[in-house]
Amino acid sequence: MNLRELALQLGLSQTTVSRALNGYPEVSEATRKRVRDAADKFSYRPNTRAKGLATGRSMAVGHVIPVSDQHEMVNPIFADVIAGAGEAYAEAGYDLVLSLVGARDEAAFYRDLASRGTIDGIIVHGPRHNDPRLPLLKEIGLPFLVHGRSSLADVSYSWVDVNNRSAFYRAAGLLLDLGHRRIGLINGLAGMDFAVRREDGYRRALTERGIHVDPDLIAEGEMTEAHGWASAREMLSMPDPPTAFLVSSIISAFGVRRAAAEQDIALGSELSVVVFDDDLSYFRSDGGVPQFTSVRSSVREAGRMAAEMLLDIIREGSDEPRQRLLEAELTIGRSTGPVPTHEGSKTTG
Amino acid sequence: MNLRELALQLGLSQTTVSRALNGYPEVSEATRKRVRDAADKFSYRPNTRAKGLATGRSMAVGHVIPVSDQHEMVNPIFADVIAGAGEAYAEAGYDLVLSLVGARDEAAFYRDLASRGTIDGIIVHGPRHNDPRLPLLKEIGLPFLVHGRSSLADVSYSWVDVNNRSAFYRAAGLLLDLGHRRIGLINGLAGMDFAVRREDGYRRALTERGIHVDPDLIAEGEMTEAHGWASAREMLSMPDPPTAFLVSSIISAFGVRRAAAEQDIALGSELSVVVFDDDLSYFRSDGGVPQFTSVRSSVREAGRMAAEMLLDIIREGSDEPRQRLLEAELTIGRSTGPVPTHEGSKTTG
DNA sequence: AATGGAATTGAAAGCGCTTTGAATATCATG
DNA sequence: CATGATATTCAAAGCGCTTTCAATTCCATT
Repeated sequence: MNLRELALQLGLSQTTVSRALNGYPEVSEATRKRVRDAADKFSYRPNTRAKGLATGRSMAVGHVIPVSDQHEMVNPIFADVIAGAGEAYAEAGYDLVLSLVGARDEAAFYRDLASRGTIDGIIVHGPRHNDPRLPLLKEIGLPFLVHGRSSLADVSYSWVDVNNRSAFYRAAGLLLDLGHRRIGLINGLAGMDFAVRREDGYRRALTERGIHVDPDLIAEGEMTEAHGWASAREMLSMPDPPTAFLVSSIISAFGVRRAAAEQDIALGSELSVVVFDDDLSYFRSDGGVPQFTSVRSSVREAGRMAAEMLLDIIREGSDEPRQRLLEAELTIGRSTGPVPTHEGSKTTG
Repeated sequence: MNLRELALQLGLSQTTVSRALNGYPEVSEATRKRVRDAADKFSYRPNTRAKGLATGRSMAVGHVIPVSDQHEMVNPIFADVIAGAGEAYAEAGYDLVLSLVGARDEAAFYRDLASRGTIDGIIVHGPRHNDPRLPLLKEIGLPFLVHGRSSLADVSYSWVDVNNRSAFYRAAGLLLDLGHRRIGLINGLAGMDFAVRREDGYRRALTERGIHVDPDLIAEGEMTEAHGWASAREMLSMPDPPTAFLVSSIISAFGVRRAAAEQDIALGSELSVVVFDDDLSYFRSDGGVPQFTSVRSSVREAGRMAAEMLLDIIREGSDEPRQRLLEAELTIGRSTGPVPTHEGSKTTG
């Protein structure tokens, strides 16, 4: 059933039927009702493509997930970000077009997407420190919004981000207050903007208290369980091991917990851990004192905001950038405690 | 730059240009080259919507992720499934339209998707035991393929699935061979088809060896870390606790590991664990003897297969169903061992 | 009854592409 | 040199919608 057939059924012109369904004012309430009822009865849905062709809008938003050519990994946080964004799209009647693209051919891909007119706007995921995608998108002229930020990129653009620097500054501060002086940082992939900012916050907190930043206590990598495990294991076997860790992801934190368990080191007393918690649904602690002390910010909420802001931008057509900085919430869990005294220290093995 | 303008530039008709670019044979090689070069030069990309309107195909595939109304959770395995599928689409020039839909209004949603013509086919995720979506989609007439299966659904349909029953049958068999008699099953959400099949396999293995299936040793729920932890904790505090667990997800297995650690129970010796490992990229053990003994099957590979099969179905237009059953790989890791003898048992707390 | 404005409705063009059916150019052949 | 086959090219219709501009209807006024 298409518009022509429906109009025929009703003995009306396509014009009137179209107007009635799209809520134009110049159609009488009587006919509008008649049209709506008929549309319901025949369960008529306007063809997306035809509508898009006529209006010039596609009513779709693109999400581009960068896939690092080396590891080909997909970070599970994207699932939650997209779930949040999806809610916004569903409410607004937009579709979500998802693409996973290797960094190699990203530029061409964005140009394609824009000139084929598949989408009306785009959400950029996983921005790197000085991300070439932003000037590119600016040049292409496609409305976009970044989940995260890209320092050094000297273009103005819209973004939603959590205050990573302050989150790690505060988290480090907490550990310092507890007396920790050797604090390991198990961070995300070098070059990712969030990782750079987190390290910044960590460094600032230490430096402000006159503590030397030991490069051996900083690990970077894809935030897998194995990465957390390997990094913690290595640092814990140093002659002067850290008494605390700052971990960029709850998934890596599981690995840290495993490393600690293997060496019979008790979390919370012998070793403190603060994690950055994206509040992923599958890793939420339900009720009670949480497992891990954390700086938490729901990535799903961020996804929702990002989508809503992008839709605003698309609708208003204005190009003045919008930005939203979220503050993470510092929650004390069971994984932190005062630095262990020397007599309390134990032999490993 | 659109087709008309390009044709104008070339002094050719739209017809010829269109044919040249789409590889029709009735265009001379000389003009084809001329057209291709010009298209390159002006970086012309045909408008998706116009093309779709003209051809009747949208060159897009839908993925519908069911969001349970109660928990609003998004399983991280979807990220990997979709990554796999995404590869296939990228190669074939298809777009991927992602929707997250609450079970409540799913029927309406599918009908919409079909009649609006947004997509040419659909991948069904997370099928339940007797999933109403399958007959519905059959009725609608939209090509679809299920990742997983739905027993009892008395329609024939295409699917890609891992042999869950055999995987758990074998996993349970392994534990039984090791002398375990009290084996806990920490399964996925009741009603999900995979969970039903896994329980089947577990039951069959036990029953065949004349072992009573204790309903108290079966836990079901969303496969979170917390679920694994809570279920293991509860079972381990039973008067006659299990000496081994079969766990439906590596994420829940982390929770099991936590519960064991809390009670100072050593994995592999005092407690055995076999997990179903979807080979998620963020939870892969890299090299060496894996953490967990597992039955493993890459969900990403499955996603890729699902996409490829659906594209075949769409292209061929035949409606005879295709099916692909994958066998999981049983890999011995460090989490399993012979059942502990009684003298070796320890006091808890 | 004639008039003009407001309220409704409709015909037709256009969005950018594919594809049918017709037209033209090219060429080997008798 | 005409002829028919073959290789190329093109004009125009059509995909299903929106939207401009024009037409019609309806009323309150004069």
